Amino acid sequence: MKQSEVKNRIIETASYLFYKNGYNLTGINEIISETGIAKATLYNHFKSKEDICLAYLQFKNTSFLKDIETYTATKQKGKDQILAIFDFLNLFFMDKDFNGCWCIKTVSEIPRDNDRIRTEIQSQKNSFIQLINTLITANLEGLSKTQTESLARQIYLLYESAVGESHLHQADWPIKESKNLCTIILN
Amino acid sequence: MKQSEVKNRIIETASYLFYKNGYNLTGINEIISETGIAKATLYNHFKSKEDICLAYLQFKNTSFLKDIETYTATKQKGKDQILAIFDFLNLFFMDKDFNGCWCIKTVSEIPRDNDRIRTEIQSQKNSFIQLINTLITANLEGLSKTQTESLARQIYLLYESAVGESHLHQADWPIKESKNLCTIILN
DNA sequence: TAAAAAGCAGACAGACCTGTCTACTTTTTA
DNA sequence: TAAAAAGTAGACAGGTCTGTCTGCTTTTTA
Repeated sequence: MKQSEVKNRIIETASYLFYKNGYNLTGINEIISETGIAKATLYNHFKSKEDICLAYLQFKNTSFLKDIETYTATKQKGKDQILAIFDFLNLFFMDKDFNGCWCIKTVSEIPRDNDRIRTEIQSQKNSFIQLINTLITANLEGLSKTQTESLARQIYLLYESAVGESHLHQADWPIKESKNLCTIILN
Repeated sequence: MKQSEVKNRIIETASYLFYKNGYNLTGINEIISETGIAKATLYNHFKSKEDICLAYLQFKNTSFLKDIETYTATKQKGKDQILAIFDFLNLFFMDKDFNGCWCIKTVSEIPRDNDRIRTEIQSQKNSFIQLINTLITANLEGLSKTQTESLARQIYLLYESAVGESHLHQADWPIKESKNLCTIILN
């Protein structure tokens, strides 16, 4: 097996476990036994558990941005393409492995002063706001830069609560209500 | 010291530590040394750490519901009284001890199958939705029961993302944008 | 084909954790 | 005022955790 393949398998396994059971409740021993590698091998690829955490966050975010961009691109241009992010979320919600937002989960588990992880998470959220911004620019006309930015943030807020609350209540009404609200502000 | 006073001091200390540093990262030893009591005393009042967690959640929620009800009651009747929940949140946000939503934090830390804590948290959120529902009924006329319930859920979603995102970004724009959005749907 | 790199299993150090227990002292209550 | 209740300090059991290290084997590379 190529070296990079081992590393990828570690990231995939760790991501699955971190997301499912939480960062602090997932041990290094569980990661190695699930990946089927030796402990020394893991520490050959990652300096510490925190480094694996960062790789996990990046892995999740990269997949997410790619998938949501692909999904929205399949929709008709216009408001539908913006609203599609809630349909995307609905698919995500129905997945058996859905467990809410990995950023919120992780930020709740790390000490307050862990700037490395906190910075990564903030930057991921800013990328997502940027993605929404781009969606708006491509699909709505006649908005100023300031208006677009404000709208992007509002849609972002709706999306985030839809993720968190659908998970907490284990129901899809937060996604529906968020999408409804989004429809209103797009008019 | 009265027995109930000791119990209250345990709850207050544990709440402070759980909220600040997280549930899993706060040990029983830290709670007892901070409270200034013996370990046997703590276990005389609580069967387990999980029981302290439930008391913490209830303590936070009781204070929150009382405080937000008191705060909104000081505002003029009408839409302002509903929008006041975002002003209340802004005060909460500016507090040096602000650390986001205790429910989301806790739910992120416990195992998936802990129904005792999960149920408590869902019930707290439902109480809050009910509070918003009551606020709407008292301050807006001409809405059907269904319309009121839908509006309450939407305002709830806005409030929740305002809490979570102001904490994550360590900025107040999520509170401002959520309030703006709330103003729109109240018209 | 030989050296270097990467893998393996698992022991170990050192630190944490929760919850129990002992032995003793202070406070409350009847 | 005596019994009961509640407090004290802290040892201990039995488990967890991360990260290091040893000794050996397999794979890759030059």
